[in-house]
Amino acid sequence: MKNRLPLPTVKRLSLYLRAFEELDHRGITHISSKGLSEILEIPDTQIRKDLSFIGKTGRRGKGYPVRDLIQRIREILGLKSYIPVILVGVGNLGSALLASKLLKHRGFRIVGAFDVDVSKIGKKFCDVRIQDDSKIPEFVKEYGIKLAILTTPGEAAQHTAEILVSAGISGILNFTPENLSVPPYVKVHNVDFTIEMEFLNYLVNAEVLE
Amino acid sequence: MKNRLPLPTVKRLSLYLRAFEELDHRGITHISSKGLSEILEIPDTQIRKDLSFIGKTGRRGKGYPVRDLIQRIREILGLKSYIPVILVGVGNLGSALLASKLLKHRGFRIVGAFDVDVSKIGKKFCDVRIQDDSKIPEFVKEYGIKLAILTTPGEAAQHTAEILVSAGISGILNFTPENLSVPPYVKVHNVDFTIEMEFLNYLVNAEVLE
DNA sequence: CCCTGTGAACCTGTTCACAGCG
DNA sequence: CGCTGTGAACAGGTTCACAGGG
Repeated sequence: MKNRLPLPTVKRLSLYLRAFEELDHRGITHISSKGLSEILEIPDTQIRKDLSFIGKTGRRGKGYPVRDLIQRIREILGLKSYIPVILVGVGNLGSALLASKLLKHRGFRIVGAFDVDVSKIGKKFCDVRIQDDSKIPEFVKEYGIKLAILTTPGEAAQHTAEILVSAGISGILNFTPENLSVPPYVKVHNVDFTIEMEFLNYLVNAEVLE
Repeated sequence: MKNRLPLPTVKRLSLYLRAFEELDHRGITHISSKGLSEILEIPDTQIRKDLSFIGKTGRRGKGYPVRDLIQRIREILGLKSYIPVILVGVGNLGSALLASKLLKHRGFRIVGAFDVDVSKIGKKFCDVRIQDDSKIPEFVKEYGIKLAILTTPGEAAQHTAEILVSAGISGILNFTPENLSVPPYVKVHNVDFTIEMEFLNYLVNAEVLE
């Protein structure tokens, strides 16, 4: 796969996927780019361009076949019915993610949870037993885990990331405010709601004084 | 303010702010774009361009004055020592955000929490009393709240958003997977970790089969 | 005629090259 | 000479205009 998709397109494919699943659920078999545009508030021309990247899938005069595209997008995004993931740092946010059905609904299963707090270790939370960080390498290897969710406090983030890297993890979803240093073959994707909040605050203020 | 900043620049300013605060904390008064570049792994030329947007602030041969820039960026982003915010939907994620010190550390104070679950109403969580959704308009007006964090289940999102809009909220940080329909003068910023997870998954897979 | 697919034009943001101040 | 500041070149994505199939 030489021709990478534009990264914004990748994110939109996730949105399309969700919308298609919802439509399929409602028994709708085809939808036009115009129709989808109204649901998602994304320009129809953008939708057509995005979908054209993943192959000629639509039928002129009729729209896009919902079922087919669900399959196609899941394939492109590498989504399977079962993608094992571990979570490190079972604090407030970590617990919330463990309890969330949203990830599970997409095929991501948090199969292991890790923490350094001895008072948590051994307990079960949402059917997942909390283990000590030192168990990470063994667990990752045994279950062939590629992805990790990092929800430790910021101070522990870099150190924990290094454990993950040496355990063989290939992707880290980083919820800490730290800038992780990892080798280039490991992908880090940062999710930082403080920054999103500041961004929203800017949008609201910028609007006023324009 | 006619000339809006590039939005990616706005997000990076948040990162710079954090780094500057950390540097200030460590007693460092000046830093070059090169130095900051190494900390944040953002190209130095990008940093200079971004900082040039907010006014000529650096000193040639010396670097950027840390203290001054903290002030300047906070001003640009509209950050004050106290920005009141409400949170609607005190589930797992809502509770985690209420408990988090990250937002507070940036000046955002969750001063009100709302839910429709009668078993939660009246209880206090992290010093914030949980009230019924019907109290939102009054509360928002009384305290002049502009920003809301939306952490309800998806099904309730649109309806709740409408309550927020009619209460006079100007910005919504939307943690639900729903695409909210709001009037154009209300800003919605979506935070969706399922999409971020799918995005990471794509990055990891795309890397392999390149 | 409705709707997709796509090259071309456009736009926004990033990177480069280098001028110029301390 | 170190480091900022910035116009100019470039790259990546989006939007447009329209060709063409059902």
